[in-house]
Amino acid sequence: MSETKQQCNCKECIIRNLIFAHLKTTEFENICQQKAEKYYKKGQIVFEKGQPLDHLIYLKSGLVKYYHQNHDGKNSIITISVPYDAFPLLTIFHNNQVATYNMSVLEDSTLCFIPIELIRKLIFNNGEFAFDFIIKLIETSNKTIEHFVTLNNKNLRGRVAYFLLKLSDYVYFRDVFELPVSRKEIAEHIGMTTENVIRTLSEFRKEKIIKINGKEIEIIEKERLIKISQYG
Amino acid sequence: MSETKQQCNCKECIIRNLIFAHLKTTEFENICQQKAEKYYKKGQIVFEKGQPLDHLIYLKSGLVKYYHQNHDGKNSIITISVPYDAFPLLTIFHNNQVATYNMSVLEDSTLCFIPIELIRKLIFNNGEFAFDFIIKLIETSNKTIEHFVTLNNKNLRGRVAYFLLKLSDYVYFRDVFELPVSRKEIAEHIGMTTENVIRTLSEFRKEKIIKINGKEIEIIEKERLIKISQYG
DNA sequence: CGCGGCTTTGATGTTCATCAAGTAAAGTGG
DNA sequence: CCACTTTACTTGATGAACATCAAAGCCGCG
Repeated sequence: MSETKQQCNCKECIIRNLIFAHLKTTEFENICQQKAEKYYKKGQIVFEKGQPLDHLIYLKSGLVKYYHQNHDGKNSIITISVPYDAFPLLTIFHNNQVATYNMSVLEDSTLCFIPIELIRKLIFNNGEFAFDFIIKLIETSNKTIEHFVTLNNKNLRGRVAYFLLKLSDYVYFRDVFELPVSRKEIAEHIGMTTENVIRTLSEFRKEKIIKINGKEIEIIEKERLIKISQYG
Repeated sequence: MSETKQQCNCKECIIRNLIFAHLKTTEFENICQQKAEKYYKKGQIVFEKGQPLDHLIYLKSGLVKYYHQNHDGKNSIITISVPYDAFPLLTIFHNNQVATYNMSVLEDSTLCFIPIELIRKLIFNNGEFAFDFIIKLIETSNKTIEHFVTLNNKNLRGRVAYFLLKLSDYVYFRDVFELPVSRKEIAEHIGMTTENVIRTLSEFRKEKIIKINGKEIEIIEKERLIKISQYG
């Protein structure tokens, strides 16, 4: 399944700039010793609703999704999360440390597991850390909430355009990229059916706004895509 | 407009159990001296997008809404917030302390204003406070996110049923209550048009699931409403 | 090789937004 | 306090947007 390696190369790890910027050296080394790094293959589930969650699990490399599973089996993808994203902060200390949704891996990924007991102690003992933590929490919450508000005000074309732009601008930082998710998962993330995701992508292709080659997307007319995203 | 009174009757205030449970007496008195209590009339705007936000503003009595304003003038109500609700925590320390959405008052309300500088100091100096703060933040975020995920999976009847049940179970704690919002605002909160909110309410009335008398709603067949909410 | 899941397109039907028009209620100024 | 204006509410008719259903090709995997 997933390989565990205890290793302490955290000094260069970017996460340090994320929420661990203000740790004392001893505190940081402590985190580093107690953390576990695990490698997950595409498609693997990290945790599921109902499961105890006693680690802060953040993404070091790869891509993951957090999703709700509905009673009829349909999924809703809450967010697609890139390395060093703060979303994991929202998953801990919640609901008596039992997961309320699922997390799985979209691309082969390396995850870091930090016992939340350590995080709790840091919050109690290091005010600067606590403050950084709070700032990140507030920002990631507001970003997620805004995602939903934004979607609610868009038609199907607007939603697909918005999604493509998000991948281009915040995940891959280029106009040509491989879709990390299936058409079905796109649908689950932006609230439409798989068929209509496909149809809309085909429309964009016919209108020469994008090129499609299987999972590969090339954005040709970014301006038009932006307009579609804004209007819709 | 709004009347300001500096008063220090906080010792009995329920807010103490919310996030201020673990303050030392001196800390609490400090908060109490520096807070301002303001009275707002129904319809008044507390802050708007773009405005500096240097206070934690929580609701002592009444009812408020937080809402986004779209480019075409349409609103989206993010949440309707009851006294001592933790949602205000999400509004501070964010976006360089500039509001990213609006807040206004649905019923005559008393709001408490605490300088966020005080909150910041507490987070730095009192680990227990910081921890309580974080717990509340995480819970309120997840609750808000779940609201949107839930809505996405419901049809119009399901949404209206869900909204009525929420008012009944979490705001008024009874089956007869006055709607605190217009039909238009209901629409803005659960993502549909005003006409269809009215139509759906009328349907429920004809089906004898609820009684309607202007703003007054009586839930007659709660079981059916729950089923509609779950299915839809 | 064959099965199942993913993708694609077309045809069909339902749900919902929009438009229109009228009534009721609430605020406004003389 | 009353005429006036505006805003909220209501219902019906229409059309557009979208989901659903169906069928077929594609691809990866055991």
